[in-house]
Amino acid sequence: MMNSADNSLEARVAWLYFMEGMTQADIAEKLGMTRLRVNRMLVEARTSGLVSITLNSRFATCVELEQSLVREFGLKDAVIVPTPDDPDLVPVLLGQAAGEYLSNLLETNRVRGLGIGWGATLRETIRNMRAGRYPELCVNSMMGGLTHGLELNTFETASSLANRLNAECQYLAAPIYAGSPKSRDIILAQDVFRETFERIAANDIAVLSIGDLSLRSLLVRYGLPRDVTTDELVALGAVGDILGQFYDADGHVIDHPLNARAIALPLDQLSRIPTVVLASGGKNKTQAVAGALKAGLASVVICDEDTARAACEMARSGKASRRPAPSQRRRSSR
Amino acid sequence: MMNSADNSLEARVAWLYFMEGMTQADIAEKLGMTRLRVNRMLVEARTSGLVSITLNSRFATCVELEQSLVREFGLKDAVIVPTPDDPDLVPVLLGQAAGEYLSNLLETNRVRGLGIGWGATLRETIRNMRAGRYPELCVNSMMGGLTHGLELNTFETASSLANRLNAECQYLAAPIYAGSPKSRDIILAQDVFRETFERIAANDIAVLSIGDLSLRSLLVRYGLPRDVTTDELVALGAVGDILGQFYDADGHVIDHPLNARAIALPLDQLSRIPTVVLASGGKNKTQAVAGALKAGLASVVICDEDTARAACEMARSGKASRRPAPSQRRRSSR
DNA sequence: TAGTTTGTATTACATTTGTATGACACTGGC
DNA sequence: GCCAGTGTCATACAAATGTAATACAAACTA
Repeated sequence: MMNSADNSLEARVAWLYFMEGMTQADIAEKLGMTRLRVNRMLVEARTSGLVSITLNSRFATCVELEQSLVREFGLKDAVIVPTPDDPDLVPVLLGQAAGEYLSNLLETNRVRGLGIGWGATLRETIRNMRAGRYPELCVNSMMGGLTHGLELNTFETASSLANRLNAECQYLAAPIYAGSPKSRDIILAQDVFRETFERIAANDIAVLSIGDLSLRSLLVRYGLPRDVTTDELVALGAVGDILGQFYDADGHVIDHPLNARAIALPLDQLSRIPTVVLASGGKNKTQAVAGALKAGLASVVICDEDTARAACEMARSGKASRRPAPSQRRRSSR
Repeated sequence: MMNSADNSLEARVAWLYFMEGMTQADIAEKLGMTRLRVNRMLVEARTSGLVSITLNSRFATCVELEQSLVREFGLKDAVIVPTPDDPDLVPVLLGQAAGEYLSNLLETNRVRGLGIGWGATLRETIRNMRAGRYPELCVNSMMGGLTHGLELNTFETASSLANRLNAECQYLAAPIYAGSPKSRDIILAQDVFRETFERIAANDIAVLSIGDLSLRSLLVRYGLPRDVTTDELVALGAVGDILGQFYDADGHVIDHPLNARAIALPLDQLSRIPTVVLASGGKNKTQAVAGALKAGLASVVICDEDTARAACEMARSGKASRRPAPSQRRRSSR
């Protein structure tokens, strides 16, 4: 799909346009092609992350929020970007920030194992990472893949990152959910998976995102087994998921068999990984982010401003006590 | 001239345009200003280096050339950018590359002293460096300043960089050339200069560029004392200058009193500085770059492709003349 | 072989952008 | 007070860009 000659021409066009400031028509003439083609290549160059535009300036309010997040929740680091008017842009902007952050992390630290999750934000993240050569690095998927639908899968996520970094790649070649907890245990007991899981647990960095329970969630739409509905999960207090495991407003994994069916690194083992980067944002994920913050699931949080502020507030207020309000079984507030 | 409110608005506009992809007219409406004003702020944002555009791809021919430069001339590193059609763009493009390179260098190494030269390329370089906080860093000017003409001076160069990096700044508060060698020695013997020069010689990094002897050279046009002509220098074999000191095709400082009048770090002391980054390009500087390469004045070269190729050829052919065992500074900092 | 897909060329058009113009208000100096 | 200098606004217009409709050629499929 994207061979090197193609890419080289694209780079050439992008160079002439962005660096030398030539006009699209001039480039077309110089290179002997249509202006339209130049135009499309430029669009492609931007969406594929061949060119990246960065601002050398931070917004004061965001910097401030980052600092209070780090302080209050014992994070290693936080990156907050301004919330865009268009909610659809959130993953794109988070991806830019996360990509930049991770690229710097990789360039300044010797990283041997990088585990990655799955989702729209992470796809954007990968698009925005600088290409490089990391022959010693092993990129691996920390969760199983979808069995149907959707071109965006965990396998593709891991391999496209590994590809961009010229790194090794290891897949978790299994579905994301087994048919039952018992079946999950049987699968994981097979020796082909032992080594894989050992490597996953030994990663230096985990790059994950959070899913919510709305219909916007890819996991909800394409990943949930047919025999599980979001209602059951919500009834048990679920506000979001990480690596396919659903947790409540306090960040505790809820007591539902689905969690025991997930083929992924268990959330309670996440803390063993030195650096857990959590990139997620958007209004619909406020509660989920708050839960993750409260439970200390992340060591680095990348989020948009409004969501981070609301989640911070939420996690802060309820930090001391958890109150399930007498007989409230209805699905929690929206 | 550029207060923080102004800058913050500019950042906001740039964010909305480049990150959120809003149209200039929409931004104007949203922020309650004219489209014209938005347009001008965007131009300003780009020229001031607030936004920077980078390509995540390298041209194969350039990478190759970099490698052979490193190998043949014992460099630590080299960065080659494609030569643009418009020669006026060379400093801009070199500045982009050099700015990116230096930013990475600063972010990955603890640097305490950074000395800087003077010129159009270096101004562009500074524009393209990422802002940051380096309270432990001292930026200093490695040469005296012009006494007349031209807004671009060594003082401004050093201070604008220090400003961008939130670092200390130390000037070399002296003219670039004294009236005579003797006068130079007298000036340098004053204790106010001793400390300054010690610090300059103890820098971890020097960021310099090369001047040639054409009328394009700022030093020739504005910096040379009235009693010295380029003809005399050329007659002695001069092909270019570094820090105001002219050298010949072999990179040897020529025997002209002007060199003994320069108030700057002497070129023969340059080798004490662990990392000397030389950013220069353009056809008119081919010989000068060749000389610097041959004499091993630089440890990192940033140049455009055509010039580097020609200079490489030139330096290679006449290399037999002098080049003992390369016990160059090779200590890698990585 | 005929149809189908895919990518490109051609053309046309709407939108966005860059830039020039004259009018107006504000400023500081005389 | 006047005046030059500066910056902004409103308007206009030319250049550049994004997008769509259609047509053509090569590669692929049945």
